[in-house]
Amino acid sequence: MASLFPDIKHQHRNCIESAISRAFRLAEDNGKKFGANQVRVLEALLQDHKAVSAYDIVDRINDTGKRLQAIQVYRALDSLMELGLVHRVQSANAYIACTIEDECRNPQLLFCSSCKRVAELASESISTLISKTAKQSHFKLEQGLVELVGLCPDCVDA
Amino acid sequence: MASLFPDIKHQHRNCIESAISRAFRLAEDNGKKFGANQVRVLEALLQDHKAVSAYDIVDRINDTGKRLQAIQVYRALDSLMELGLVHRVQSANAYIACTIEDECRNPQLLFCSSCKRVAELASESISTLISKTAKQSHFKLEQGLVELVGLCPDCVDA
DNA sequence: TTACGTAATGTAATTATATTACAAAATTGT
DNA sequence: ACAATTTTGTAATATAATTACATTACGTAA
Repeated sequence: MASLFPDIKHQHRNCIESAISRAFRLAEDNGKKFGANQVRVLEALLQDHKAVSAYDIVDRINDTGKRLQAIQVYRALDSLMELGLVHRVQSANAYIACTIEDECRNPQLLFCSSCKRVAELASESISTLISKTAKQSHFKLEQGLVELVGLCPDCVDA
Repeated sequence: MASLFPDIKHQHRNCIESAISRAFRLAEDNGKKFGANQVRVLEALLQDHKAVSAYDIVDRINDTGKRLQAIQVYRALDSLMELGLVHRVQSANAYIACTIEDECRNPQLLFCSSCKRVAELASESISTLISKTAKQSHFKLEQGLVELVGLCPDCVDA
């Protein structure tokens, strides 16, 4: 099985472009507005595949063009997360641009504690097991949070 | 299946006593010190089965007796987590006293977003599936974080 | 078109969560 | 008793997220 983590030398420009155009499509489909702030935040996240804190996003944005405040970034993150275009990495208080093509609401994240990169999984077997567990416990599941924290293949080898 | 969530009217004093005595035993077994601050933090957490923020712990402690600062509470939480006596609820930036009798390092948490209570699970099938997934991805797993966020049976009914 | 209601954006300030840095006291090994 | 190490105490700061309210943009009905 190929690594879920993006090749270090992949054509990253393509990621960015396809993610942005996908974002516009998705927002349109959902009748949501996709304003300048959302675009800037998403672009900032797409600069790499690492988990980025909200304030790092603020910094990235404020390095270029019109400055934004934290609250504006948080608002954009919220709407992007609603669309499933961004995920929160709970174990790092950070955020990541989604890399999965289709509707993505509750992925499993593999977070490398060394290089901070994040890979996404949408494992049927995991989400099924989670749902089943919730049902058994008479628990009304709203979100099934699954994060694997550890070392990605590149960092293990190194 | 009975609810994993503690009965609202259970004999809570018993929980506290058994958890504290278990804590002393465990610390002794591991050759770790179990000082006054650890005891006070654990007692503060044991006042109920809810997820409690670090600063709420600070407040609970400072309502009675010698005052502690945030950093002291965080230090105590760290050592308690090392012993497996306390777990962090990532999705709530909060902490919970462990309710499982034996060694407990990586439980699955059921967190009720309404009443803030937390139930613990130690599901073999989940942890096995997580490990398998990590292995398949050539990912060196350090921690498998699983949190089910939603409504507990009591809050669903209400 | 204008006037009105609603939603999105902007600005300032504050609250919540967690850590760094260093001093003082307690503990351990010799 | 003494030095080395660990734990605890105190102050300050860093990081993360939200509240409150003003302003602007946007749809829509008169």
